[in-house]
Amino acid sequence: MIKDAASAMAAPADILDPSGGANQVRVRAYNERLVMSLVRRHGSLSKAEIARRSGLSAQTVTVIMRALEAEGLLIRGEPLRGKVGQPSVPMRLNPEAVYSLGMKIGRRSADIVLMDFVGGIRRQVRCTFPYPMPGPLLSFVEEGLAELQASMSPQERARIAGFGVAAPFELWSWASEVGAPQAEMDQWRGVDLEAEIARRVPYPVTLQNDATSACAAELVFGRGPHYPDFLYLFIGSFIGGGVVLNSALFTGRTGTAGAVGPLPVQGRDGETVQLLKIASIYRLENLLREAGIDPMPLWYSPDGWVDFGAPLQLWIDDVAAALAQAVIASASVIDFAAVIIDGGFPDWVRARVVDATKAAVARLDLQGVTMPEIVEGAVGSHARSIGGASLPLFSRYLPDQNVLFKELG
Amino acid sequence: MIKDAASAMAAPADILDPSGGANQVRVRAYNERLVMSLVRRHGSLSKAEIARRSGLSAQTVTVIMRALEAEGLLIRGEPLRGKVGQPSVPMRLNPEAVYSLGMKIGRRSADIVLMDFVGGIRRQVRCTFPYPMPGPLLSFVEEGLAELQASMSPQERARIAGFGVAAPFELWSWASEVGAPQAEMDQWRGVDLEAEIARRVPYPVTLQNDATSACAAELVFGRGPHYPDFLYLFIGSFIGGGVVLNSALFTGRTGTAGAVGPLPVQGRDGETVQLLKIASIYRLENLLREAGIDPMPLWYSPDGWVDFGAPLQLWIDDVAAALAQAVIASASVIDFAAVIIDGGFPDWVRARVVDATKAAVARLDLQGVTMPEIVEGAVGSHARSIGGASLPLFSRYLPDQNVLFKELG
DNA sequence: GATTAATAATTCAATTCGATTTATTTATTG
DNA sequence: CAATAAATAAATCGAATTGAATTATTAATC
Repeated sequence: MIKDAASAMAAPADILDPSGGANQVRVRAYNERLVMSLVRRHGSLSKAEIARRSGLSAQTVTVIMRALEAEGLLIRGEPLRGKVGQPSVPMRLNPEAVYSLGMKIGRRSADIVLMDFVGGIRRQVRCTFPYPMPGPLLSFVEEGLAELQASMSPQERARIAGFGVAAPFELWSWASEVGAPQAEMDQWRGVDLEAEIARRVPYPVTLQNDATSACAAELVFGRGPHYPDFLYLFIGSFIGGGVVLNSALFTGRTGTAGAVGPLPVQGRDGETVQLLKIASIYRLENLLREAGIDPMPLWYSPDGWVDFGAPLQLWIDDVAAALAQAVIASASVIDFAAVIIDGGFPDWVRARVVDATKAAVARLDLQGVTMPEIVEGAVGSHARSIGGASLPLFSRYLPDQNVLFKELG
Repeated sequence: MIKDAASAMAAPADILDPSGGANQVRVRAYNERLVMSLVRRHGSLSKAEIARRSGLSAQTVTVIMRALEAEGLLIRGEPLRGKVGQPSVPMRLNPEAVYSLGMKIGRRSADIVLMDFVGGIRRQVRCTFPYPMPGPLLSFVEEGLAELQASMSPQERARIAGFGVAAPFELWSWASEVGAPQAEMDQWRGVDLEAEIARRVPYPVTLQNDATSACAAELVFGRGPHYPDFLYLFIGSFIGGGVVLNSALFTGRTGTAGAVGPLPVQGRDGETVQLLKIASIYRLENLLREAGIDPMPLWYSPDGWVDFGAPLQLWIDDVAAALAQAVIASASVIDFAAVIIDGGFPDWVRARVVDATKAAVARLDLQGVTMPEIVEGAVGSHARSIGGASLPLFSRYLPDQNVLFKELG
């Protein structure tokens, strides 16, 4: 005996057990979600097609889809004729089957949206503020929710799956950058936002980081289906992001996976700074102000942007150089198939940021790096509120491998 | 209707479907692996304990464990008395139930080890060379395997689960660093190493990156059970690594997850270089040579190292400064619970590298970073060959959530 | 010290439930 | 009409669960 690897085995006390066992009930729940996600991704699919794509037997798929149709989640389309054999019946999601509410809390505004089962935004309410405060925000939850509910029939209201909230980490930080009095922002410290909202909303409430939520939206409704894994970056007031692995959202142990803000990068002058100092709309605001340009159009709406000229180009170049370093760093840890970039700006800005980032990456040392594809997000500046609204879908309808395992503890 | 997220939905053609459906047979296979991994992690556990930890019913656990005992994989220990109720029967892995073979291919030597079911290294053969070449290496596979087999009874040989190979990516690269003629190294380009070994070995052959394999060893036999996720770094001839997420090895789409070698870091003079230029034993070799010290003891055996004084300290400081940057960068992408550092050096060097890395991290800007714990690996310099031998265990006995899903395509 | 209650581990038997297998029907092309 | 493909009904299979019973032990009480 030369060496015993088992002798390194630790004391039982602090060992962390993996997730729990599986059983049939959970298999069924998982397979139902899988079937729905296949229909969702392809728009519409026949039972036979689902059987082929899932590897499940045709009979199993028949039983599952019949149940989903009976629940009203799936609806049958016109039988497709013109091929050998019995005509196939394409099945698609019933857009009216499930509604969900999504809220985005930003540093200048908050939105609540009503989304249908296929990602259509049916209604939206918004409020703006110089900086977010707990009291007014919770009032907005009550009033906004009431307004959205008023537009729905009782039958429709009964089909609301939940209320998802997309908010930045530590809202009270960055007070100075937001231009808010620190004393006011400190009011946030005592607030359990999820609990306070849950007290005011008669649906299941889910709170998630805003950029992670946007990533979720991109996964379901955007470019997600094209890549098995990707890093998602959303440039808002500050930069944030999310991680998708094996076609599923990976939030990480503390929920901060993809929160690339603190990533160290080298700035224009070679100094090392955190990514969020460069890739943020606040920085653009400051650049505009220095150039004597009114920055307020930045905040009204992404569609209110105009081409601000040189300061905008400077900002894009700096952002791209920083993002390029973030791309390389993340690709050295996880071999992402793609990095998807989006933000609270118009599509034409996004296109320029992505192009500049591609160019900046090409200037770096790529030897040995498994380079991800760098692509624009397809969801756009509303990704955070759409992502918020998709959170209830994740917990109830979208495939999550944890559905298979028992929750422990 | 304000905006339709679903309109971003792509054409069906290039959509990537998630993994397939699940069924009972797979549930059983998964639960069996889960039970075994619980026993493995805790050394020995009673059926009731397993039921509690897995969330499975006592009866289910009874059935599964009875079957595993009948297969000879589990053996019952002495009933534990002294507590209220029927004495519990601790069950543990039968070390002789399964053997596996592991091979490590390095740039100066290759090892083949015979490992038992609990990670004990029963036997080891080694060959050394100035640089690795396909012909001699494959001869070593044949001769080494024959030697190891000769030490086993036919019954034991029948219980060999497989042959796992841990080899660096692109063995033919870095010829100049290895001090090998480029023409000779180019011989590797045409070689399908896995296939060539499979032709010479009568067991299932698995090929995996060497650092990823070492990570696997750390996951099963080292500090892995203490952390739900971690980044693993192994400093050998060059640096490599692996990623563990949700207590499972994550190799990534291309198998290069955790391959941090190309990560850009700032060196001593502020210049940006790839991590592998700094964190490598080759660099230490060069430093020793410059200082007029014979570097050959580096390569004979990790136990052959002596304290080389100033050049070693310089190397450790540089490595630590670079690793610290890699730690921050990776923590900004995934909120790892830990970064585990090991390498092809003695334990006392590992301790100094880890301590220096902790100190270097503390000198960086940590605002907003979810800092992982930085810890020493518990497996040590043999991690790669032990990891190689653990590869067959992963494919046959260790829990892998993919066991639940149908393979598609 | 003997008796009884409580507790815990284990297992048997019956039940449930979902996926698979097998066979059949339906619809269409060539 | 033969071949093909989709859809599904009925029967079967396999694994987990449920509920009850068994066994072995400690703790409390007489």
